[in-house]
Amino acid sequence: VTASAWVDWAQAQVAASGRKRGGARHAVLELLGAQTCAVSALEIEDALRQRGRREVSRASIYRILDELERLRLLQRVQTGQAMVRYERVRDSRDHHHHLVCDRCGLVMPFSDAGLERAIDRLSAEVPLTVSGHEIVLRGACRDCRPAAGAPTGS
Amino acid sequence: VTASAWVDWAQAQVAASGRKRGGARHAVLELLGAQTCAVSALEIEDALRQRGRREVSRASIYRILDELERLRLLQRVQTGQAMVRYERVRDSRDHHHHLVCDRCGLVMPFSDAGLERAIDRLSAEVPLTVSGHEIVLRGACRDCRPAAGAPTGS
DNA sequence: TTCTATGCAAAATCTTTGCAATTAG
DNA sequence: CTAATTGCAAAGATTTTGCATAGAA
Repeated sequence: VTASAWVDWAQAQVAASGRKRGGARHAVLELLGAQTCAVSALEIEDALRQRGRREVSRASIYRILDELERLRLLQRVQTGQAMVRYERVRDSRDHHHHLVCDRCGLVMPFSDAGLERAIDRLSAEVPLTVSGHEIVLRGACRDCRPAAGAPTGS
Repeated sequence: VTASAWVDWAQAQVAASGRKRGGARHAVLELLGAQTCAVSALEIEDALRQRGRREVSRASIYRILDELERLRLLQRVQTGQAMVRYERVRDSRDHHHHLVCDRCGLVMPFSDAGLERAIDRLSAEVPLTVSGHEIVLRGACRDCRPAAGAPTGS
């Protein structure tokens, strides 16, 4: 429900910025609107391909993501996985960060009010006019956890 | 002082893992030990070249960084700048995170006990066996700040 | 000697750009 | 018609790998 609302809003923002409607962008927006967490350009390409839709060229995907980021419709998410992920900009109620499994690459969202408070307090103290923040907790997800036994105990 | 201690420790760890001593790795370790914050592979390459030392090949730098990360001597730092940065693993007293200027790319360290407490508390609650975390505050540094006037006030 | 470390160059990955053809307004 | 949009292919940037040589134990 929120997803399609976001897509509509995004379409409106794009139109308002003086752009025309295009099939590739539409497909990308639809896909992004349906995501629950951050995705990369290549994941988008794969997803669109699997949906059997008309092909959307990789270059277009990158251009569109860049454009949507500049329009503040998307935000970049660095998960430490050698490629950029994007997700739609959320309002403060949906603000969240990410858990990343180092083994399987799974990315999950999480949020915590206490953490945000600490960040806000801190933002006023650092020698930087803070415009945003990003937090990633890394570790082993439930499926990957059993793999204990790090060869450390010598 | 702490820097060279780290280099010694790292050399010992490398040796303990059954590796031989090599000039390239030694040069990279020395360089890393002297850094106050995270650096990228290409920055290391440049720095070594400028030091007039014998050339260290780019491939070796990547291999060495990867090896040192697996040995937990280095940790990856994602600053959202399209390349990976590394810095030496520090003890808890030196644990810190990063401020990144979106304009000039400056990276600065910062730390905050309250933030760490929030992270620790949280780590116990998420569906992930947390092994580490990363926090980046983005914004404009002092030199880049004057560029106010965001076109928001409509 | 034997196995590791390194350099060089080619390959792989992710991303960006140039250009011509297509399409929306 | 005019300008934005898209696809394709080539170019860029960063990182990885294959292989032969040099070096440590």
